[in-house]
Amino acid sequence: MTTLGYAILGLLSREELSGYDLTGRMAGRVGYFWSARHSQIYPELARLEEGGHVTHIVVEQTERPDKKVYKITARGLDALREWVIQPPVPRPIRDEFTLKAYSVWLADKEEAAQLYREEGHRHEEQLAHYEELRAWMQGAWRENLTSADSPEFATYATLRRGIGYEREYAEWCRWMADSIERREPSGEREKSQSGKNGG
Amino acid sequence: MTTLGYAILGLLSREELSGYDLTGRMAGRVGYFWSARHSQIYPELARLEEGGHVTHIVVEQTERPDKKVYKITARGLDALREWVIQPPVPRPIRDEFTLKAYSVWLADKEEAAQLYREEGHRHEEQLAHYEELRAWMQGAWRENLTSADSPEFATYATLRRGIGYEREYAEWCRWMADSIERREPSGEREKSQSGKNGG
DNA sequence: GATCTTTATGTAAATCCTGACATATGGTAC
DNA sequence: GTACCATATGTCAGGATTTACATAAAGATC
Repeated sequence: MTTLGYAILGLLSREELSGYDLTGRMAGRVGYFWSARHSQIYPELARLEEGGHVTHIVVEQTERPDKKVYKITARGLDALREWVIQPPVPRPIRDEFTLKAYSVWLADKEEAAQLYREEGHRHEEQLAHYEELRAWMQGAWRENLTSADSPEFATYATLRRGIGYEREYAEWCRWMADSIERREPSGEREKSQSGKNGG
Repeated sequence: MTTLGYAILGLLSREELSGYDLTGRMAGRVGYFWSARHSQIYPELARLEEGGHVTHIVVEQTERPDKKVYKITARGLDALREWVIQPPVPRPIRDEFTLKAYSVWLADKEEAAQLYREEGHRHEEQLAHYEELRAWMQGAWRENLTSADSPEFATYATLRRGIGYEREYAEWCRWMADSIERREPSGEREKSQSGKNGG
């Protein structure tokens, strides 16, 4: 079973969805840390069905094409539950932008500083979007957010990760731009950068 | 030209290396945010040479097999310089562990809490390793670290990113474990989590 | 003498993923 | 009526990446 398979099962464990619906979800929600195009999703659904992890029914629609609505099976839910608590297989992080930083010494300083300012802004925008979602979730799901066995908690958890990721990235971009421009790096939460775990 | 090609050029812009040397470097240094196996590196070197971005000479060795030492060309350096200041093509982040969090509500709480504690420890260990490197760099490269046109600065920059990434990840894992165990989340730098950019 | 490790360079099969191609329904805009 | 858009489901070619296969020199260990 592939990671994409589990990503799909993760969505189907919450609601019944068509391949088209799944394609939409894979560009949002889960999609913050996993994504796939429909060209990958449809074949994967066929494989999942072959393996008995999902089933589908055809739903006829007026005013739009018929669709196949997929449902997770008991077997699929078992597989998902098992996968969730397996320690991750170590996979390398791939980040082309950070890789570029490794060769930034070759670049024109003005152009480089601008590049990091712009990338920083992109991460700040993403962060702002996540923060809005967080505010909405805290309003709408107040009770559920503290119970770790609710899907709402799980959704909130991945969002938390997204927020931390984007904030850290934006901060680093600011530090890069400031350093390249030979300014005192801004923000100066540099205390937490000194010494392992702040010690 | 592929990202791997630029990763290799980034290393060759600093020193002449064999395919074997590059394989080692791709598991460290740059490798924190990009990596490749030798089976990918050797064919890529051939492609880079075909494109005139690198050249090689055969160095005969006693006591070990001969090797091909690669050198970046002016053309290769130009290509690298151009790539470095190009805004990144948006690529999705893939993180299987965070994806698991999306389905954590299905898991046994004790098992889940332990999973996040352990993963947190792994990131803390990586962080400690990075902090050691940082301390060493600050001692050995004191002068160079402030000049953005030195390779030392660029190395330090990617390390900074690694430190921020691991610290944030470790913190999130702690928060996850605490939340699953229904404790008051530890660390409580939660102030910075409230409101966009702390506002 | 056999096996293991490090250095050193390659190839091949399989999988993962993207981007393009392909088709069909029905509504809206021009 | 023509073009475009959202819905809906698929296939296919190619590139990126991993795992395994393959070879070879020389030293260390048993």
